[in-house]
Amino acid sequence: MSKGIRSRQEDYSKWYNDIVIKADLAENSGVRGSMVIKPYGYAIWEKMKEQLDKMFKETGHQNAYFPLFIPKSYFTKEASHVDGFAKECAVVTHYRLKTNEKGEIVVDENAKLEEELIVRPTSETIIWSTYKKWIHSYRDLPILINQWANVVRWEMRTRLFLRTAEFLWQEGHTAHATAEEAIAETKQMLDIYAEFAEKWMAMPVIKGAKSESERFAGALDTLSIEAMMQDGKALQAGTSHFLGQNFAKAFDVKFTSKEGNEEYVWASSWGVSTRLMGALIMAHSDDKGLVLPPKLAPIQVVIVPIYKNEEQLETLRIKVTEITEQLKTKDISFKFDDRTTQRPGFKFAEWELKGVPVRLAIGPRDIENGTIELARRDTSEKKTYDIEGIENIIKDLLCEIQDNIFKKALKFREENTFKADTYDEFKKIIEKGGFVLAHWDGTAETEEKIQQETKATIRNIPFDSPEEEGKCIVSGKPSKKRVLFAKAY
RNA sequence: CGGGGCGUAGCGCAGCCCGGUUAGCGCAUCUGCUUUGGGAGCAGAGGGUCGCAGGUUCGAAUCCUGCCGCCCCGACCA
Repeated sequence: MSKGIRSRQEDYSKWYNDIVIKADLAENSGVRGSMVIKPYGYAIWEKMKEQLDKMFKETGHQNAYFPLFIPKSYFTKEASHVDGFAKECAVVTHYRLKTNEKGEIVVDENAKLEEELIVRPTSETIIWSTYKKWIHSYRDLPILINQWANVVRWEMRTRLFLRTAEFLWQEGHTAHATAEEAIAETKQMLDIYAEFAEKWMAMPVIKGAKSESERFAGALDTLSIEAMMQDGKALQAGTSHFLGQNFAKAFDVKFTSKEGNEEYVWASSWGVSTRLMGALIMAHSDDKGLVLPPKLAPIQVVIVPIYKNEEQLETLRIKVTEITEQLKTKDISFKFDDRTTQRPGFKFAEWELKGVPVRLAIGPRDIENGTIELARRDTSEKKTYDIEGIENIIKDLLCEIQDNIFKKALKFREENTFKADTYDEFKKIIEKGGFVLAHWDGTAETEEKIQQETKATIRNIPFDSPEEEGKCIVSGKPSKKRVLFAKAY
């Protein structure tokens, strides 16, 4: 067991917290429920951002930026949207401070805003109020815009990365001439999220549609990707919504079609957030610390020199430079940890804690033999190789690690996914932890009852769930498809 | 919003019940020497409005009152 990290078995949520803190990803700030994302954590987020941004642009989207503040009147235009968010909004009511008689700085009551401003919990309303000005004809469509931003949701209970009052995310908001096109966009973006989760985060996900009661406030259909964490709970890793004409109607956004008819615009919105950081941590990490997939690791290879004196360190420096030159040619990111203030054992432990996929250790012994010791983070395996050609070995190994941690996560999910045909069976599995595929009668009442009694919710109705005749585990009414249940974050 | 807990050095805590030397301990920090192939050892040093405001008392980290903040459990969570 690593110093300072509690084990997963001992206390899963403390283990998670310890990793976030000790791996230097983020920490709590002086602001309730809001975190400071530290450089190493932010570097991982930047990697995610970079790749997602690329994928968005490859599918024709452009970035733009809309205001942080939303006038209350905009916010209240779409009824179900308000219902969904009203209870967790930060509201700006004044625009000035003053010094009172006691010399304290207080809000100036005379500086009350005519109309309160909502700090965006999501941007549909401000964006659709803008789209009204941009869209007049079918020639103006589609609009394919993404925004990288921060949003605020005043959550009751917060957890680093998983649920914070302020978080970073991207939100795509698209406008289309037809329902079919908007639906296709909604699906396309879910596919992009799934591809990102599986190929980059090495985290298998289940694509599906949310039940009606779990839909986004204002959406006709909400699609999600759901991932299994190591405690068997589900984490919603991304959502893509088909908004129909709800926002177009609320903001009166119409266009003239080719045929000359005036029609409301069709919409989609989709987003992933810094919550993905939480998912990444909980999907792969172990009791020694973080385990990062090579494709998202800010540092893919760390090199630790082992030496007795300055002279030896100098010799190592020269050799290491030769190696790093080779790594550069293969586009491998690295760090030469030549700190003289820490000893090798400390460095080994620290880089394991930080999840660096590959570690090289080189000392006088290796210089003599022309070798280097290589350790991989995912399996803890150590092997000595010839320095000559090490860059090729590492290049291949990084791919292998990426692949291995995905397979490991997939295997874990498969081993913890079950079918239940009776409610008793269902309860037992949920109690233990894991995903359950079960028949459901499609009613909100049954869903509610299951949640009340077991704390499990319908995560989604998986797209790849085969059609089969069955009976709802609670009501016994007929059902055509199994849906995915789990306790969730 | 209900239930519980906590606030003492950068971090983690003891001391409080039962008021009384100069408020301790571990980690971290700094200095020196020895070390360096899996989280170093020894010696020394620095660091405190005891959450805030009142009160009781000869005397308050300790007792009383009020306030503030944070954490955990529950309810809530597109």
